[in-house]
Amino acid sequence: MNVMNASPRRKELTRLAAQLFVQEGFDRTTVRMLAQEMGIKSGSLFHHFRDKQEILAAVIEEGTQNALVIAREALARCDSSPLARLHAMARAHLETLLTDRNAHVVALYEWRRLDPEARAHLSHLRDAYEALWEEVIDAALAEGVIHGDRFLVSRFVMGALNWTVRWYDPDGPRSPDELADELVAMITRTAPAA
Amino acid sequence: MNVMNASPRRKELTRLAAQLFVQEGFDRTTVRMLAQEMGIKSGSLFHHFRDKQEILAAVIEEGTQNALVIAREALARCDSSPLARLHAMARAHLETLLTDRNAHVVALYEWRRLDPEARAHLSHLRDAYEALWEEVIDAALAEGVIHGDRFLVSRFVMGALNWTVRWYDPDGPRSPDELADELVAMITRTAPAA
DNA sequence: GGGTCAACCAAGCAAGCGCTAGTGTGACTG
DNA sequence: CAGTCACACTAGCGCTTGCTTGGTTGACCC
Repeated sequence: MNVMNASPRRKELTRLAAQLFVQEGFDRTTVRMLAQEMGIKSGSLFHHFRDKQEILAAVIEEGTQNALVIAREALARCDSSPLARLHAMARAHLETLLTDRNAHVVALYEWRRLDPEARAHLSHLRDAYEALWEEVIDAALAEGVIHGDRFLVSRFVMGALNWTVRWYDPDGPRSPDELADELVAMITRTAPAA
Repeated sequence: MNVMNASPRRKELTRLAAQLFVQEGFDRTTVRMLAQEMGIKSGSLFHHFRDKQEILAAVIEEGTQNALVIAREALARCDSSPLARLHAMARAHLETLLTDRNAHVVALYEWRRLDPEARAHLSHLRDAYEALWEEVIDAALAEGVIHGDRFLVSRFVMGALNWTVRWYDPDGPRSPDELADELVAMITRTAPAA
């Protein structure tokens, strides 16, 4: 058994688990597959994690934590113009989503598999992240950079961005930043890119 | 055993399966759960479907087929103005997504669980549907109703729309049509709604 | 140099899984 | 009224699942 510590070993295992969860999905990933990927036997897994659920929670927590940090840094780094902040936020979102991809795909698509306690705990993290978005969107609305219903706009934008993990090809011609800029251009009525 | 017919019994079973797949996810839905929901024993299930995979394929085929029909009707019903067609398509998409919700959530989130043959077969259906979208978006781009990269715009729009299944509350204040109109307004640079 | 501790292993249990085999119906059909 | 058919049942096989148990190893510590 083990406390909920963040030993380096555990961090590494979490990273590997994220990869497998993305490849196979949480339910199809067996503890034996996880163990093999980690170079240990299945029983040893339960020294690091109480049960399979806890591995999932660790993956999602890690990913969301990172997203928060990156978004906050990006916001801190840019001036207070609503348009600039919108750009920064979109870029940060895609950067996280497409570089630290695994953890985020898991967070987006395996959320339902969390047990109620883990979900409650992680909800707070997610809410904190979404609060950043709403703040930026509120400012953009207030200044007339974008228009529409506050709630709907943020949902639509999040949808468009999160959906990228389903089709984006990192080896393709477009960088995450280009994607972000194109999306912002699409909704801000400024002159089109290109 | 059974051929790939579309007996009414099978259709009803497919509908029930869709509901369970949404509630529990494909992997967590056991054949015994399916059978119980259908009021039969688990063995009897395999009279209607060759295996569990085939149930999934049936659910997705049904849903995509419906989406195609609804979208085509909606397009046929409206004039040839690109903006009108954009509205019609968005409305149709959300109507399908939010009324025939179960089948579509399965199609969106359990696609990976299909075996290669089923996936190949259903890809054609999906491509046909997406072709409708690209056609409408091309026309809107050509007429300057929207701006940006053809590929990116359609992906972003699909993302925003498909994401609705994760937050939309049918008992809430907004109708699917309002959602569709708000999204179109957001990307078309016309005067904002409300 | 005995004690501690994280990390790992071998072995396996109980439960649940998808699916099969063989059989029994009652409703149509020639 | 024999034959066929869709539909359902009982019973269970063979396998995989998450997880447990009891024990071993090697690095560090006073």
